[in-house]
Amino acid sequence: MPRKPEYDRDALIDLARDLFWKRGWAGTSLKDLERTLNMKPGSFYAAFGSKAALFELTLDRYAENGTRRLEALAVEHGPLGALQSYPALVIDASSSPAKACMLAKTVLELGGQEDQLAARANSHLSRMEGLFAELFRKAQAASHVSGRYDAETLARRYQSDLLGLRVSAERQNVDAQAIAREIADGLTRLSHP
Amino acid sequence: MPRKPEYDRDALIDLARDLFWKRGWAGTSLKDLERTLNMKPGSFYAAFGSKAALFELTLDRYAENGTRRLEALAVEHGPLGALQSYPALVIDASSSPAKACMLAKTVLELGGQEDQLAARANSHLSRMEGLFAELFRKAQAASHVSGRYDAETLARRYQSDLLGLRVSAERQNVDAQAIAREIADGLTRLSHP
DNA sequence: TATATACTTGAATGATCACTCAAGAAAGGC
DNA sequence: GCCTTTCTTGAGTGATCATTCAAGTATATA
Repeated sequence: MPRKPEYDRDALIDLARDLFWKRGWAGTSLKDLERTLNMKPGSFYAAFGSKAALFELTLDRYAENGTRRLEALAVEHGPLGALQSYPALVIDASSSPAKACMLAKTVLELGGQEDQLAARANSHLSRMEGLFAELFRKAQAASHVSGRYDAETLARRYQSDLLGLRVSAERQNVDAQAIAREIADGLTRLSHP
Repeated sequence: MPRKPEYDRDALIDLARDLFWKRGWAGTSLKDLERTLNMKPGSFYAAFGSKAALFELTLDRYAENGTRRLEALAVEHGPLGALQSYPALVIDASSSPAKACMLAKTVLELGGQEDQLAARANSHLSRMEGLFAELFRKAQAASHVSGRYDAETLARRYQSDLLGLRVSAERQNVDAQAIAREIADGLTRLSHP
């Protein structure tokens, strides 16, 4: 009996994520969203409720996408291979609106005022770190990484290195791919005592 | 003949820097600045010209302060010792309004739209990297770091690690001091072959 | 003490912010 | 064709944005 919406909700969330990713929370106005999503304010609020609610959706989608890509790498190259190829992949910005991590950008922008969006970004980062740790444990089980390291410690450092890489990739005149290679090389050296 | 201003310009710039550092460019309104600097709009614009002009001043002061602290460390602990103690120092946030680097935050917030404030932050980061390289060269001259490494390459990686550390320090539930220790330990391993 | 020279004040500017809502348009079931 | 239900439209909300400026106040020199 009713009328169907004209938009593809999933595609809209992707568009919004790319916009928020590039310009940040405060840097993205509702007018920007209206233009990019091709929606009038009324439709926007009927569909998403608020700017913050949509941002939350994009944060979740961003994180889910990241884990999905890493898990795909693990299937293809094994746990250590995935951890080694992920850095280069993540700053290869063809098709990606920014090189820095959207979760990190959110924490930096909103973390100071204890915003709940920052808290959510933070928890996504922690889940990511957990996935890194799991891959390190699997690499240890396969004897590709020495057992004398603590997987959580390795994951914490790997996450930090990745965040640094992705900030560096946002700078001008920095060869971020070279840094990505160094991070991958560093993991190779974990194989033996 | 004239009347003297009631404010201490230097102190005001410090206050503004701390506010911008914590909340970022868009997150800091003129009302915030008026409150923190205890100035009415007229005085503010007479003194600084615009929000952007003041931000530029705070960016310069932030960068100058960073190089000064690192150079002081070098005098006290030598080039390698300075590079090793800098990471822990920089995330020891007692007295500092945020742990992440203000220059990095600015690049992340404004880098996408080719803002000139982001460009200035970027060039400050490059100057910092140059100082890191100089310290690595001195450490090599003193045989504390092996000569088979390229100082610029070491500096680029060090800068990236530092940026990652400082983003990590902004997160919840992350032992950033542990990461700082790992970075310092990593430098020790550069001494031989 | 008079005057020139700042500096300080705060109301007002137009623009933009996120958001609301009443009215109209489209699609199903009868 | 009619009615119900949902979606779309876009003008309008009050708040806040950075900025301006005319009027008032204080100081130093003459």
